[in-house]
Amino acid sequence: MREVLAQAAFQLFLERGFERTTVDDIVARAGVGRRSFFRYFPSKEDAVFPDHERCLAEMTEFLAAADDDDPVGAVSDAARIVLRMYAANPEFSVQRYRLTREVPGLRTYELSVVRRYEQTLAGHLRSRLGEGGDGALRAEVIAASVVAAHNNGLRLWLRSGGEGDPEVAVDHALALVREVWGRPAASAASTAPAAPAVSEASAVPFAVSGGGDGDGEVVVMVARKGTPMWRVVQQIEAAVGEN
Amino acid sequence: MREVLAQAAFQLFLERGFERTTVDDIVARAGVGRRSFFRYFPSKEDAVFPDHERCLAEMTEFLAAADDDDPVGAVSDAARIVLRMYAANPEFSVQRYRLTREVPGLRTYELSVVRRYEQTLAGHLRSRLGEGGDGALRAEVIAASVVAAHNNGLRLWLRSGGEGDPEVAVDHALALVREVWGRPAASAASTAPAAPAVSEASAVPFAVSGGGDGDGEVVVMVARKGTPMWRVVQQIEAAVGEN
DNA sequence: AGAGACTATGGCACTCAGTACCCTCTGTAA
DNA sequence: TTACAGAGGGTACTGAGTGCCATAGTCTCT
Repeated sequence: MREVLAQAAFQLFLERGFERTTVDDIVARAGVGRRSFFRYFPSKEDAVFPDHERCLAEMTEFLAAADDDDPVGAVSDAARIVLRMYAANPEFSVQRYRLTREVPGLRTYELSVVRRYEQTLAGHLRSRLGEGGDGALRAEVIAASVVAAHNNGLRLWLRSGGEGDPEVAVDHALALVREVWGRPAASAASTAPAAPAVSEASAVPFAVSGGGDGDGEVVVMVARKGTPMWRVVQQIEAAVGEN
Repeated sequence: MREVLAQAAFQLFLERGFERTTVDDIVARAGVGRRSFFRYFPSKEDAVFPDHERCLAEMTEFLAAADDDDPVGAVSDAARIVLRMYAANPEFSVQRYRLTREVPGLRTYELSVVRRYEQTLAGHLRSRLGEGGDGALRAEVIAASVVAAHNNGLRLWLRSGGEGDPEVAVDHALALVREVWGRPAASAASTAPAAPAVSEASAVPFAVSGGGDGDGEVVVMVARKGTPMWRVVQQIEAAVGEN
């Protein structure tokens, strides 16, 4: 039943477009009652991505069983699970890609799906990199990098019409990420310079209000380089500010 | 009018929750017609993020005027524009953050906004890194990293209740990204944290660094009267600041 | 001043997604 | 047979978003 609905929906979306297809159209073609549609798909958009829920579960399961000593490799492999789901049905994936490109609502929905993958990856990385210090930060940045790399390779393949093997492009993209992030299993101590520490010496900045005739439009601010920021702001506010 | 509607909407969202507030409730409180709401906000969700459109325009403008020889620095600075928009209204930002956390619809909407920022950054990087080879891939991964780092720092600040200066956390997060990606004018060799690239000029308010060779002593800042303070500070920092 | 144009706003009616509630049908157990 | 459970169907409702038109204020040109 779920399958019947998904297929009827997808056919109609390709024929008339997503927005000009109503749920009534879908259930009419599928020959079922309107209420049944919402029993199987919480929203119209869900019918376009009927397999992501299962894929997400698969990814979670994979990561739970993953080895501990190469978290970046693990999340890269986890991303490949998604890729393989797309590669399993090239023509469907390509058609869906084209559909999704054209319909803002579907793009947004897809974003929320991608976000869930990303959070799953980030959660795994966080647990392996440690919460403290920059662990959470690194986890999120690496997860975002992996997802971006994966999506770049995937889109390349989708735009090409689904010809050939998408794994090569994605492997290449993921290799770039791995090259950059290495294997940060133990090297969580590489610290960045502590504080930006804006400025040092000061010379008095001075501000000149532009036109003298009431509706001056321009403020010219002149200051030495290295002037403390608060000092600059103070001067600017005095000149620009009434608001 | 837009302001009135946004305020009425936000009040009601805080009082009754987003989903239990209808557009009719909003326009009733604002004392305007229902049709007017949709003239100013294409959807109910937009009323929660009334300033992102303008901020996105600022970012685009900033990047268009950005220097060419430090694209990673440029997109990092561009991300700080968003941060300053949040920092300009701490209590509003924190309340909105809490609201957004609780409402799936708003989370999804926010994702689509973040995605537009990310694509703006990626577009800039792509144009500077070159389309060919891995240019596009690098652009997207770096953009995703910058966004993730920015969001990590921002969320830290939001979760803390908006106390203190969010810039420190975000600067730290962005420093991590910069440390990893360096100045990818060339290959992927992991360079040391890049030198602090002083940016020069930009559009609406524009700052001009005095010296030709890096040790210029004077900065001239010109801005229209009424320019938002955070924008001014951002320009000054770009010209005067360390980091 | 007055005609015409343009803009901002309000009001009405409509489509359609999504939900609540209740119905029927069918198969199974007692 | 009744009792029950679970899958599906039907109806009516809420509420977001859109299209169309009417009205009021403003600006311009004559």
